[in-house]
Amino acid sequence: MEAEAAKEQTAELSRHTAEVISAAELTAKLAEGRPLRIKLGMDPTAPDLHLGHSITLKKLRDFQQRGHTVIFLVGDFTAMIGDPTGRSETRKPLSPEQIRENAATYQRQVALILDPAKTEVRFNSEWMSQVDTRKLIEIAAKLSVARMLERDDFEKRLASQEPLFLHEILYPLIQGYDSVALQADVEMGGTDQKFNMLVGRELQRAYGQAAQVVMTMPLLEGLDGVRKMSKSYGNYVGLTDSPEEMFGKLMSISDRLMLRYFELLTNTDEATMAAVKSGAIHPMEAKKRLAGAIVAEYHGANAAGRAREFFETRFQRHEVPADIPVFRIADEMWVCELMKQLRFASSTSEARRLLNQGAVRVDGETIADVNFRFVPGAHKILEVGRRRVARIER
RNA sequence: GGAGAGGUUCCCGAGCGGUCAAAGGGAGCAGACUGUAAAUCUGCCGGCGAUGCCUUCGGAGGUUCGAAUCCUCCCCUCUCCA
Repeated sequence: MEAEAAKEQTAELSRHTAEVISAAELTAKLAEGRPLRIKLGMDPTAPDLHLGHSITLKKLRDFQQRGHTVIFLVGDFTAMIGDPTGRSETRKPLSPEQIRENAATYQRQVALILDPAKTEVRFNSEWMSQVDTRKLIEIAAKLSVARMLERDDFEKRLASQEPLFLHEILYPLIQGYDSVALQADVEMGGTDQKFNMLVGRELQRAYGQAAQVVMTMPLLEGLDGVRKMSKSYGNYVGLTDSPEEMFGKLMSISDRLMLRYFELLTNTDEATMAAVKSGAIHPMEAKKRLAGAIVAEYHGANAAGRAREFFETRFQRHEVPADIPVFRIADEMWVCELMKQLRFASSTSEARRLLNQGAVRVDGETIADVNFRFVPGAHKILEVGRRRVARIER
């Protein structure tokens, strides 16, 4: 490839990234004209991909469309050992079955964005389970302790007298060695992965390979607008969420966050962005467009239209749409029990609380009686809070 | 190996013999307001068909009418010394 073209591609591929280390190296690799090996690592712990992942996945798709190979690396070996972050002591190692299951789910969901034909799926147990102590020490000898402790969260934990375990220090090493084993040309990850990916560069050099280019992608804030989007924080929009769910979740974000989502998740043109920013488009309308655009991406334009319709009916006109989940019960049932079965309440106590707070409506009527019995046929619609609705039939 | 500090409910963090299902804050949920926005106000926030019962304060024993609080042993984390 010509130098000019390579340069241009570098610019295109760098769009919407947080950082590229380094652009010049990427240009050089592109100029070689061969399919590059782009690595993305994932822990097979929480199998639901969400919009936060989509930013990275779409970037990978850009590479695929230019003929490069995406290597989707499942960190099954690391997951078997257990806790990678040190945050939760309780996280138990996953069983091989769980890992296989999660990996399969990942592959299925990744296919929503990536071309499966150009995606190589690998597991790091493939080489890591071969690494014996001697080999591990050999790898560990490539990096100094001081260098390892430079990682900001390690630094912070030491400073705040929180525990830091030896195996945690080993994690960047293993992740870096994965790049060596895969001979990765580029590694992509969230900005929180920067350190680990840089370790990959150092190890590759130590093993006589060309250092991978590191591309960090911006971390998407979750629905709360504060913490990064993550399944464990419950602040995520899953790629497999239903159109209504997606739309509804996106409508609940703050105006501030909306701008960020527009930027990171859509290809909205400059003029529209300006109109959104200035308020020329009413924030609510803007948010509906955002939600619609995202839903359309995963479910198609028709579904997006229906989701918008559903939202407007349900939440703005406070009507009960025809198209709501139907639940069947054979006989009359205590509301608390029914709420539990519908997962509208996590426990009887929770259900009682909701009743007491006036959050429960049957056919539009607020129910305060904790002993209320739901009679299918005579009663039809159960609503709990603003978001939970179901039609109950016999 | 030695000396000290500490482990409390989702998180932070008070409590240090009864009035403790455990202050306060955060998160979360619900109600009001609204654009399912922000801000604000109010309430809830272990479980159980419940004006009572059961399980929680690192673990196991013990003292006591009664323990998150006292004693013993154990486990774990942090700091300093080696």
